Amino acid sequence: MTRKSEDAGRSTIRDVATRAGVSASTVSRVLGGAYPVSSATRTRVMRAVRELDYVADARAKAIAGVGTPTLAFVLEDITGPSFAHMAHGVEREATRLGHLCLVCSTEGDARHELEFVEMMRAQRAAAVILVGGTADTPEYRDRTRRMADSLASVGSRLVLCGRPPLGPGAPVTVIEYDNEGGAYALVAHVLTQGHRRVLFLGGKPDHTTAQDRERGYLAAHRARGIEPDPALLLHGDFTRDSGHRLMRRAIEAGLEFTAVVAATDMVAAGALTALHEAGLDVPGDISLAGYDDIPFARDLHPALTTVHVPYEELGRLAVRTALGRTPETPDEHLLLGTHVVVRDSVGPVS
Amino acid sequence: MTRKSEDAGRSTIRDVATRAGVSASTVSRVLGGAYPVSSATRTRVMRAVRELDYVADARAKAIAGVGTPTLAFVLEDITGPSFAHMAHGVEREATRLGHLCLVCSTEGDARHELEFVEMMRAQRAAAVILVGGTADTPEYRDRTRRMADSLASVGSRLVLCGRPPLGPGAPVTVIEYDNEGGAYALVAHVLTQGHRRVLFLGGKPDHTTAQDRERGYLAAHRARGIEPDPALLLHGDFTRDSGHRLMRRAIEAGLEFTAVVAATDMVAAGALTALHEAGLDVPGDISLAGYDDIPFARDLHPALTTVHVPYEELGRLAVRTALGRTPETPDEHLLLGTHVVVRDSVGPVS
DNA sequence: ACACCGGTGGCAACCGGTTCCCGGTGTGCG
DNA sequence: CGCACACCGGGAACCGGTTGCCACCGGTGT
Repeated sequence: MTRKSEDAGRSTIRDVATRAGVSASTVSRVLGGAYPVSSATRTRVMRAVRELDYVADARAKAIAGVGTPTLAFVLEDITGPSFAHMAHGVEREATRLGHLCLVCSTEGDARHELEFVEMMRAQRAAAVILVGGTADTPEYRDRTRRMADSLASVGSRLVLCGRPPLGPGAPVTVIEYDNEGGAYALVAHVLTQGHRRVLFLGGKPDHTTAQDRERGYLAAHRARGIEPDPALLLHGDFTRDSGHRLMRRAIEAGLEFTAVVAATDMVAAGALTALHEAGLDVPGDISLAGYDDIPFARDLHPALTTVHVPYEELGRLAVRTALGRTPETPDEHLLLGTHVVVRDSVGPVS
Repeated sequence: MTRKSEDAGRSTIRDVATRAGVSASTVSRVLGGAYPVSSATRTRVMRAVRELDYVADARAKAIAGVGTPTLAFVLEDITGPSFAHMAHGVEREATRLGHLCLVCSTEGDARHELEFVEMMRAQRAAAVILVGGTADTPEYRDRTRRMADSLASVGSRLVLCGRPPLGPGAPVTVIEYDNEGGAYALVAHVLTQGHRRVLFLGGKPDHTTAQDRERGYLAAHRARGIEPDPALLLHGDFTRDSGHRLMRRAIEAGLEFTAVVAATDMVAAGALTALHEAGLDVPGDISLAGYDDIPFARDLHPALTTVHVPYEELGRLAVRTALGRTPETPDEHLLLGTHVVVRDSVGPVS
């Protein structure tokens, strides 16, 4: 009955100690490094460790105050390209800084969000990052404020990433990017091409990201003395299906417009397909612009004019500012810039 | 000097006990639920909990054996749409089953993968899921086998998701999807349209996913008695840029072909753009097909014919089989089917 | 030869929980 | 009125680590 290695693993530091003929403290010290241990002892301990294939239990270390810190991020759906890029930035920076990284999709449900934050509080996560816009209601501010406080009470930090800030005094770090400014620049570009009736394919009416972009749309019009026609403001959500549906309906309804600005590239993609299905040429008949500059934007035909958002950088910055702060650091509020990238999908009005 | 709530939080179960005038065990019991506690005591304890805004430390619970189990998944880059969908499936199913979910991007570096697995072993994760193809070398099998064993020794399970199985006897669960079969069906569809010279835009030459799809490509040819021209097999990686570059080069080199099959939709997207740039019509001049059926495939113009892979289901299944097993369960190896979805990008040969 | 000293390593307390085991009530019934 | 038995709650051990404190070791200086 030879059995390879000692039974099943799951060995504790005491097993190692016994096998090496020393005490648990000595093992801990050998493994910990910064303590004088005679080289003979060290060798014996290391051999026992190897033979048992021992790894210290990270949870036990954590509770003893010497663990790998952990960081959580919460988003609606990792499947959305811009979320994915933020997530990627967060994850990279977190592991670079030696943190573990937890994810949670809320599927847009605020209850899930709350539950998850509570779990993270129990985990004593160093920070939890909420990414993505939301409805900015008093209820939102209140709920989020409460999350921030409860996290702060266990020493974790709440970070809002691309999400509306709370009032002053909330223990929160917020990193945003300029939705209104980006939309303003984009729509200005479209108007410069001579378009006067530009359809806006928005997101959920109460979603801050959607609202901000819509605000930019309006501001760009007014800056040129054009009063936008409310009939040109359509609402849906941020999916390609929404863009497709909205666009088809607008065409069927005989709405008049020479250009379309979509709230996201996904929406634009759906809209483009609907345009094609209707036999319309882009940008010959209709110009089209998106928002987000997801990698695919350049593979649409025509390549999509859009506004670039530094999503990955956003994620990285979020963790860096969240972790690099001391209790005395003032709460931060960063706003990243965006810029429009001109491709082929918007042309002069015909 | 009134201070709101008791100082900073970070309260322990003993703080709660003191405040409620009971012992820590009692607090644990009322919080735990399944133990008879008088309602008076329960009320006092609950009040103390509320006043202190107490949440039990999850790490401490974990070490005591009653924690939220944790599950990890490791992928190359969350930014790739198919990875994102798998990740989504994994995450959803894991939280549905009450697990925490850790994420790690390896950026394709096997060292990172190893480090991460080691961390997860320390975390005593219930399972770690490795997703995505890789080079199937003896070194890979050996390394992976070792990871599997070392995870098994602390009671966690290794799951390979869309990644080549190890030899028999390794404590591993593997869930794959049929790359070869899918490619076979897809290429058969293309050949049925009369194409005889179909270019294959592959991935890394030693990457299993790429290889399997290539194998399907070859098999479909041979099944019709066509000996494929090796010059039509190009290699790159799975990015849109790779597809773009390869396609452009093939055109510039004057390679003859009437159809293109790309190893992924991303590659196809890049290729499509290159085709357009060269003034070629799809599918009028050249037919094009992809693989993966990412949501965007239908928004390319023409809508991309591709093969659908149930990525999200794959992820869900991976966690379900990984978690739903007892030590006696035999190691599983599941193979999910795929099917081609016909859209507009492949037509009859001109 | 003896005191002193620095290098080692063990004991025990602690991190924040859970749970076994036991003893003190209160109540019901004979 | 007394006894047995629920019911309820406290003490202490334990989960798997870390670390402060102290004793013991041998070597060196006088």
